[in-house]
Amino acid sequence: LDEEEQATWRAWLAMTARLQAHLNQRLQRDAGLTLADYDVLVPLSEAPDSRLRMFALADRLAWERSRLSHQLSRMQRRGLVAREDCEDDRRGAYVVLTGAGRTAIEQAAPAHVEAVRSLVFDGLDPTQMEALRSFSATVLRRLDAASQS
Amino acid sequence: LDEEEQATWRAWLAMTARLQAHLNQRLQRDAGLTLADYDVLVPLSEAPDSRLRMFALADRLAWERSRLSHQLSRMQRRGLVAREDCEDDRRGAYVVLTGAGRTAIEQAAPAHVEAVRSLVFDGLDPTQMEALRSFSATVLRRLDAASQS
DNA sequence: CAAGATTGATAGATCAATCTTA
DNA sequence: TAAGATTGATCTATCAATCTTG
Repeated sequence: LDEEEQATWRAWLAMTARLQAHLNQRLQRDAGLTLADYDVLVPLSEAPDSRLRMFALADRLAWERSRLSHQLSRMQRRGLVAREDCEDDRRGAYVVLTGAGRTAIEQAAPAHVEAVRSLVFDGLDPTQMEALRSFSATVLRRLDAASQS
Repeated sequence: LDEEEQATWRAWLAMTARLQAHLNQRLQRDAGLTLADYDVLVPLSEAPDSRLRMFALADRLAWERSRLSHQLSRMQRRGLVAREDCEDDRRGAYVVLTGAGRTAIEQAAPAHVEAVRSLVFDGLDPTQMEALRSFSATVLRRLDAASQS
């Protein structure tokens, strides 16, 4: 890495770490949710019947199964989600958003989205946004390629 | 967030999570180091006399003191760093890179840097790199502003 | 009291091993 | 045997409380 690449890389690392920490603290303070909670709640709130199969949720989050299972156990204890047996495939399980879970995500979302907008997207022109998106897509493609080999 | 912003944001989140996981696993497999170990070792290896004050290292990493303290305890157990009392300020402490620590970072760095280059920087044209850098800088500035208020 | 640093408790992430059903 | 999911062990991160010196 040349000097410019190194500076870019370090700035990017510092930014991502601080941005995640900031959003996480805000969310926790305002709504009692962590970013991980939020990540789980969003797909559930958008899913038909507020429920998803474990593997579908894990795939969508790109999480390992065991991570999701532990996370759901904690969220279940707090009443945000519930587990239900799957009738079609008796190995399987559904995760279901509870009423409390829906309330939590609906109350947390506006402030969180506003924070993301003001920190990240405000004043980002179309060119920069396209650069950001294509950059993310490119790196994701390369990660997929690297995982296969 | 409109649809395009949401897609950009989700792609970015997925990319950062997977990139960090990938780099971490690679580093761990190839060199027995975590990304956190690496982050700590780099500034130490660049510091005069291979030593830094705790607070200086914490500031540079943008880590909380307690996180750094715990991390160093683990690295100290593995022989990668040592602690030394500070004579000027008797509250203070130095962290010093050991010989084993220097060996570890020097052996780990080339493959890690190459992974970053091939996943992130390869095929990034000057315009995109400048966009990435200015984007990181802007968000960092806003985070600073948000922390103050 | 403030600054530098550490500690202990708790929550979260990762890995390997396990259990059940297809 | 493989797929869906859970568990337990271990490592890491975060928060509040503490200790010591300026």
